[in-house]
Formats: sequence, C-alpha cells, structure tokens
Amino acid sequence: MIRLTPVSYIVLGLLERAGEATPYQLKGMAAMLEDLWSVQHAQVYSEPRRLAEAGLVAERREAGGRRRRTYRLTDAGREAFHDWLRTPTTELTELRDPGLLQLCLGAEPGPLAESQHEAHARKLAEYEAAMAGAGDEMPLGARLTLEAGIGHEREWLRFWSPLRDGSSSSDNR
Amino acid sequence: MIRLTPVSYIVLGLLERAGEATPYQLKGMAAMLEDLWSVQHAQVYSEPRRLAEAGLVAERREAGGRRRRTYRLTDAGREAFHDWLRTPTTELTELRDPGLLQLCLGAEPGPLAESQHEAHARKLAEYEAAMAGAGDEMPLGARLTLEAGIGHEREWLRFWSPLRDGSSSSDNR
DNA sequence: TGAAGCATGTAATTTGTTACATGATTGG
DNA sequence: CCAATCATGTAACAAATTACATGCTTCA
Repeated sequence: MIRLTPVSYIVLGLLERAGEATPYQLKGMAAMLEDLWSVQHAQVYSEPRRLAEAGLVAERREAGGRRRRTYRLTDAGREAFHDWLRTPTTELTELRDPGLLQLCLGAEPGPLAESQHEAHARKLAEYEAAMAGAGDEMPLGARLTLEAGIGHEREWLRFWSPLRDGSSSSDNR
Repeated sequence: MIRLTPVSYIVLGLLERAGEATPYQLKGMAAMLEDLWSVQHAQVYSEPRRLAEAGLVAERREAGGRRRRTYRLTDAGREAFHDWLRTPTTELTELRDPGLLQLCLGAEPGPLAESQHEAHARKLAEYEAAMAGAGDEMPLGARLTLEAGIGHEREWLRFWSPLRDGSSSSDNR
C-alpha cells in the first residue's frame, strides 16, 4: 500500500468536494490552501496518478483532442479520506521560519525585525481582507483556519515589534 | 555555484561556532534547533560534502581507524554565512500544520481541538522549562527564538482552547 | 566476552521543485 | 491572424527521509 501524505489528503479532499476534476482544476481549488499548505503544479499531476495506482481515485481519459485526465474518488478513496479526517492528529509542525532561523544563528535583531514585521503586517492585512470579504458561504473549517492564520500573524507582530530598531521597550504592541 | 539552503546555513553556522566538527558532532549541536528546523541524520553527512565541493568548508579525513571526516569553515564559507546573516529575509513560512489542515478539510473541530490543545500544552511546558533552566550563558538569538516559540504555543492554545468540546464560549483562555 | 548501544557512514527510495514543451483559446 | 495567456503535461533535478550496514566502547 502506498504511503498517504498530506498532499494525498489534499487531493482526496478536494476531489470529494468537486466530485471530479482535472489536475488543472485541482490546482485552482488548491489555491485556497496556498498559505497553509501549498501544492506544486507538478504535484497535482503526479499525485492523482499515484492515488489511481493505489485504487483511491479513478482516472478517466478523454478519447480525442488533448486527452485530458479526469479524476474522481473511489469508495476506497473516500473511506481513506474520512478515516484520516476522523483521526485527530497530535502531530505538531516545526516552525521552520527563515527569519527566526537567522535570528537564532546570530543575525542582528534590529534589521531583521524590521523586515519581518513589515512582511507579517502585509500578510495580516491580506488575511483580514479575506475575512472581511467572506460571506456566510465560507465553510466553518475554512473560516477557522483563516482565524488561526490571523492569530499567528498577530503573534508574529507582537514578537518582532519590540525588536525593531528605534522601538523603545515600552511601545511593544 | 551550488544553491545554499537553510540546512546549508545551519551547517555553516554551527561550524563557525564549533571551529571544527565531525558530522556526528554537528548532529549533536543541531539538536538545539530541532523544534525550529530539524536536520536529518543523513543530512549532516551529505550537506558538508556538498559544501566542501563548493569550497565553503574544508574536509580533513583521519588517516587510520574509522577515517572520520572533520570539517571547518573556509574563508569563503565564513563570508557566505555572514552575507546571509546580514541580509534579513522577508520570506514567510507556510503554516503547514497538520491539525489545521484537517480542520480546513472538514474535520470535526471538537476532538481535533482536544488533541491539539494537549499536544501544544505539552510543548509549551517543555519550552517554559527550557527557559527557566537557561542561565545567562544562552546567547541572545537563542533566547529570543525560544520566546518566539513560547508565544506561538500560547497562540495555538488560544486558538484551540475554545473549540474543544465542552468548552463554553465564555471560557476561552 | 558478548550484548547493548553509541558512532559513523552509504544506499535506496520518495518527495518536492524547476524547467521545458506544446496545445488550445481569445481578444486585439 | 497572431500574440498573449491559459491549460496541460513530462522530464530532469535536487532534497529529504528511511533503511541498511558496520566499527568501536563499555559494562555486566
């Protein structure tokens, strides 16, 4: 049996929602996840194939023209996906933050904090705009995820803010 | 010229501190980074070799016995490392959090929040113990990094806490 | 002295990324 | 009708993970 990775579950999950989709369509749907777990262009082509070999998705190929491949879940695939969904992970992720790595390896805090603060502020604004623009049609999971993202960006700002040059110790936050 | 990855800079940075080291010793030093950016056993063997080919580290090999390889920075290596340190990144990392992925793809929030809350509480306790046990000998960068970790764990608790089953909306935090 | 475990390394496999290539569509 | 861009896919490459293999110590 093949090993199912997060990318596998992303593909399975997207296919469940869509009913069926071509790799290109999957790519479009995966855009939603790009800040959380991005999926590479080439991966939306290779991963469904792997899943097809394992019998978790079914592949249908156009007869003529561009011979597009279209995928949909099999029963086994749906089951594998729901098994995963039903089993809460206790796994934590590493931070793997490039800025923090520089800090840890000895970079000057000041300039680094400047750059990082700005980048995180930009990202926060993006998330907040997304949240504001979201009507009630956004599924619960997606909204909560967005809230998590916003919370983390705020945390990053709390962290970097007082480290910036010219930031007095009293003006944190 | 080869491409320098975060792992490359970790190796360069550790070698700068240590003066020189065998892969095994590098592995030991890298333990410090395991929550931030873990480095695989096999990588501390392969990466210094790559760096040696590029002239950024020098390799010396024991004549007899186990023929251990020992590495130290060259001037070019030290320079490459400091160039990187001096150039604050604006790059942000993706969250890539497995629990959040499950949530986003439709998992029941309750049980997931339970698991994640517990895991993050454990990690937070670990960080706090490390902070408490740290004397003044801990370098600034390392201490700040640890503080960032603590901040993020607290943020995760804030996030998951109210989603747990049996958690009323008023008892968040 | 021999079993456990630490130290050291390579190989195989899997994953992820970048680059390349070309077919369809559409708006100017 | 042709240039841009969208859509579709493969191939080559690089990186990371897992598995394997074995030499040295040490202490029961």
